[in-house]
Amino acid sequence: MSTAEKKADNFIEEIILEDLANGKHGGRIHTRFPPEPNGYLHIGHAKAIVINFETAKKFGGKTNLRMDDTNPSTEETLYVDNIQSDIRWLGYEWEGDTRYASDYFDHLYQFALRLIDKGLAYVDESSAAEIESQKGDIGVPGTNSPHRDRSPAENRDLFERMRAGEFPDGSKVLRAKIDMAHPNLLLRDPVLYRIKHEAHHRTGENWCIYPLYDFAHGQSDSLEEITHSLCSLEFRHHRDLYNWLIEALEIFPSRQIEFARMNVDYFITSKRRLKLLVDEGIVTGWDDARMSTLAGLRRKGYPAEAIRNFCMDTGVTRRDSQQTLDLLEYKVREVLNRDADRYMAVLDPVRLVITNYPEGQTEMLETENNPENEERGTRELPFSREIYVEREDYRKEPQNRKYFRLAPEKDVRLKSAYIIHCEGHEEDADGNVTQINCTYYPDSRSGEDTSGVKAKGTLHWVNAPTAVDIEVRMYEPLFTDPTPMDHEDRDFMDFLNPNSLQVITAKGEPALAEGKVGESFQFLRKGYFTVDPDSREGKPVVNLTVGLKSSWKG
RNA sequence: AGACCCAUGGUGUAAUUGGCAACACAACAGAUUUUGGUUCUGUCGUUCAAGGUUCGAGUCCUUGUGGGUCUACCA
Repeated sequence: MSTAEKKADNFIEEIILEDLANGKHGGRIHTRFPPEPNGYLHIGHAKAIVINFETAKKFGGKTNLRMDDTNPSTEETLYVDNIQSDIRWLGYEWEGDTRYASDYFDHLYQFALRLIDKGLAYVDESSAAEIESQKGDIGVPGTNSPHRDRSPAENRDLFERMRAGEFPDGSKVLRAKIDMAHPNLLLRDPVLYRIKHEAHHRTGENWCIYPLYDFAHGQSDSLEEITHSLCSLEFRHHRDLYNWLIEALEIFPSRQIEFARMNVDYFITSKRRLKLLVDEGIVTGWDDARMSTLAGLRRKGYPAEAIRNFCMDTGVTRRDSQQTLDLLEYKVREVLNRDADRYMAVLDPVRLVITNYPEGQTEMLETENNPENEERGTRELPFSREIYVEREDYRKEPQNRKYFRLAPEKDVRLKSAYIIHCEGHEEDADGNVTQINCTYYPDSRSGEDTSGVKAKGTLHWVNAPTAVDIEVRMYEPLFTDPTPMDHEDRDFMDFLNPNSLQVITAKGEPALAEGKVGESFQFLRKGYFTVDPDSREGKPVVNLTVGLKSSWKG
């Protein structure tokens, strides 16, 4: 399909289609993802990444990765590596080398001089507090700085001396000369450069003046000849300045388009607060499986494909959205149902004895690895007189017709094995079930059942003598409220879920002893799980990715 | 208070740009099932309000109402 025949899926693509039709930029589409390397990428960034890369891909364009590193005090090289690997994990490769706004410091400096020479920028020694009060207020015009009308020559001299390091931090700034009465506060002579005698993670001690976001981001877009600069809604007001600078500087006219950020129930996406969770020890790190970071979601077992699908299917709009966890989890199950092999593990084991099965006998039973994908083949399971089943799959009293599990006098199918008849149980002094007793129908073996016995329910089980212990980390959302940040009177920490992590020891079939880190599988009837990096030889550790849906109201 | 942005089922998005409101998730009901999973079927809205333009408005205009953003030498 040629790009001319493509249909717009959202308002950004409509703009692109129009630009393409008008032959703008020779039909070239170039986007960029511009993270600040001062933290880990989270689910919100995933949305921006997907929009930028997928939009460009759809129209045969390219996407740059650019570190927005104009503030030497907050940015670190450590984050650069994590950002790059997270983007690759999500499934995207950017055009050429990773770019850095700091690579353009020389250009930016020249741009500043150009503005000064045109009489569109001036050096101001007003203090931060003075500049703030000059700003005026919403609906109230500001006042001109007393230094606003210096000559270009004087400004140039002062700015060059700023760059040369003659002045201390905070003593002077470079400001654009626009309009102190502008309704958009951002255009009331915004600060373009500040003095910071600080080493930068890439340029070292080369600079003691650093550009601010508004004098770096748009200019970097222009230098890279980005055609469509996609960003989130809160930058709407910056667009006026973005465009003013393009005109004043007479540089490549990138176009900024804003879309709404994506919020997801039970997830927070504030770098500061995410860091707080780590620093306070509420989670084990940035990659804790309860975190909204890509590192956390990956560790929890969320497939990159599911995250991509989620970001794409939730659309691109200009209105704030609050996505449900339901949809994200649906996307995760959708991928895992197709890809994850099935295994049996009992999370809350209770011993079940098949009293008429020969003692000391073990037989091997065949079972399919993935009913959704025959190519995954089969494997063998050991079966004997003593097995483990889920405690919750047993009721002490006989149950009604709608109950398909174990209870006295009930018949139940053991997955890929036999149908058993429940006789009853044994219990301790406190009434806890210590053992379930059953008999089996020898002629009901899976695949060759001639018993004629009908069992409505099928249970998962694990052969007791060969069971392996598995550490299972069961997760719930980190917060008890879907939008913990939306309470004016309460702190988000008030909503921490005390049950967000529960560690249990499960009994698993032998094959589970050798799972590889990051491998996902389904524990039959329970959910999807993935092998955690904390696993050690013979001591598997597994994370709950997402539970299976259940329509049973037991 | 000024400027700007937004408003479609419980939730999130569509609607050939003015022509019978569609899809997904959730929920509920049923069918299939050796996972109470998967799959399949059905049920659940006249588009924030009022006025206007028009043969015809979710779409255009006006006025409201509600929500959001903006006054860092952060990005």
